[in-house]
Amino acid sequence: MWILLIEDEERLGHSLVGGLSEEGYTVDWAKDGLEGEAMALANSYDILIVDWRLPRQDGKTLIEHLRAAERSMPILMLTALDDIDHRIAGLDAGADDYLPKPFSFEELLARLRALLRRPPLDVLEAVILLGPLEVNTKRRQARFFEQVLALRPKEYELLELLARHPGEALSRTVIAERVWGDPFYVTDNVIDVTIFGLRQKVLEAQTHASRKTVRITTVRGVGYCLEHEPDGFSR
Amino acid sequence: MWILLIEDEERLGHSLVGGLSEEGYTVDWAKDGLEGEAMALANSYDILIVDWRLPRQDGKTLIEHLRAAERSMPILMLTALDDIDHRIAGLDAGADDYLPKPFSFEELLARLRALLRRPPLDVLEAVILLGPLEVNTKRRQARFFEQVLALRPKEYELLELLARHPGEALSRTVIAERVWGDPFYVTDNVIDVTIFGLRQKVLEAQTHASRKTVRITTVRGVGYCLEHEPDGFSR
DNA sequence: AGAGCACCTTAAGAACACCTTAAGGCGGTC
DNA sequence: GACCGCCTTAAGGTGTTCTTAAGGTGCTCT
Repeated sequence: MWILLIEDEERLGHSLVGGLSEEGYTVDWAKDGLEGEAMALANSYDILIVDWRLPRQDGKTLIEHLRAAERSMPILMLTALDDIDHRIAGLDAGADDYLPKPFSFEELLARLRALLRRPPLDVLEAVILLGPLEVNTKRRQARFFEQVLALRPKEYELLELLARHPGEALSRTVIAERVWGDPFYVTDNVIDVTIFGLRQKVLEAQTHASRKTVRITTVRGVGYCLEHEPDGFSR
Repeated sequence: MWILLIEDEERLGHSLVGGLSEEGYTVDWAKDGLEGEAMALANSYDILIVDWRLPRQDGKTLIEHLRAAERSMPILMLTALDDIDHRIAGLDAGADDYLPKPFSFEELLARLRALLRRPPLDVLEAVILLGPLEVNTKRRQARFFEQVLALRPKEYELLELLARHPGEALSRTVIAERVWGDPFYVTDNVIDVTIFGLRQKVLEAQTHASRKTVRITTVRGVGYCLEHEPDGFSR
C-alpha cells in the first residue's frame, strides 16, 4: 500500500512516516500543498493523508484540484480545528474522512484501514436509478419521469441519501449527520420541513403518473424511508 | 440497555437522549457531576456516558468515586479537549474509553456497542424469516403471507423481539426492557394490550390460510412466546 | 366447588409525533 | 447596499398511538 502524506509539521511528519512504515505501508512525504499536488498527480497512490493547513496551498484547494482532475483515491484529511464547518468544507471538497488533531496512532490506522476497504469513489454509483427516479450525483440533480426536480441543496442531499438506501428506514439522527453534517444540533423540525418540501416536489412531478411508484413514508418514532415499487414485480 | 448520560450542555444532551432512544436504548440524563454520581450509585446502569467538564464536580472525580465504590459498569468519557493528557488522565481514573468532541453519532454508537460487547449491526439478521412471516428490520415492517401488517411502533418492536427468539418464552420483564426500555415501570397490562393488538393483526392476516403456522402463545406466569410450525411438527 | 389469580378484551382520554404554514434571519449576488 | 433565495424557527393543527381502567373469562389450587 502506497501512501502520500502531505504534512508540514516536521516532527509529526517524521513520526507518521516512521510509524506507518513499521506497519508495512510505503510512505511518501510532501511538505507543502503544491509539492503534494504535483506528487499526487504524478503517481497513483492508494490513499492520501492531507493536512488542512499547509504552506503555499491549503488542503481543501488541493483536494478540489485533485477531484477536478478525476483522481478518485481515498483522502483522509487531518484537521487541527475543532470546527465542524471546516470538516464539512473538506468533505464537500472531496475528502473521504477526517481526523481531528491530536489523534492517537491507533485511530489513524483504523481510519486508513476503513478507507482502503471502502470501494473507490468511482465505484459508488454516480447515477442512482429507482424506476422513474434518477439521481445524478455528479451533477447533483434529480429527475423524475424525465423532468428535472427543482430541489434546493438540502433537499437534494436528503433525496440522495434516501435513494442510496431505498426501502430502509433512516433515523432522524442519521439524516442529520449525513445531510447537515451534525448529528446533534439539528432539531427534528428542520428535517420535517425539508422532508415536506421534498415530498411536495416529488408528488407534484408524479401527478400525471398513473401510479405512485416512489414515495417517502414516515416511520413513526424513527425517521423516514424512501419506498420504491418496481413495476409489478414480486419478490 | 440502560444508559446514564451525564452532560451539562442542554442541546447536546437533548439530542443524545433522542438519538439513543431511536436506537433502542433507555437513557437517563443527569446534568451535573453530583446529580450524576447520585444516580449512578442508586441504579445499576449498563453503561455510563460522562462528559469531562461538568458543573459541581468534574467527570474525572466522578469516575474515581464510582470506581472507589466498586461500581464496575463500563464508562465512556466525552472530552471536549484536544489534549491527549486529559484522555489519559480519564482512562487512569477508570474510564474504559473516550470520545473526543465533536464526534459523529455513528462513532458514538460504535463505541457503545464495543463497550457493551454487542455484535455489530451487520451481524444481526436484517430480515428474519419464519415460514410465511417476514420481519424486515431495516424497513421496520412485517409481512405475513405477502401482506404488509399495519403495525404500530410498539407492536412492531414486540414482534421483532419475539421473532428473534422463536419458540422461546419471553418474560414480561424482558419484554418491558427491550420494547419499552424500562424493566420496572411498565405495568403488565400495557404489554397484554399490545400483545392483543398484535395477535389480532397476525390472526387477521392468517384467516385465509388453511393452517395457523405462526401464533403467539401465552406462557402462564411468565410471558409470551412466538411459536412457529415449520412443517407439520407437533409437540 | 369456590376463591383467587392471571390473562383477555374493550373503550376512551391524554400524550405524542408529525404535518403544514408563515415569517425572520442569514449569506450570497448584482 | 439592496435584493434574492435558502435555511431555520416557531406555532397551531391533526391524526395516531399509548396508557389506563374496568369488567369479563378461564385457569389453578386448595
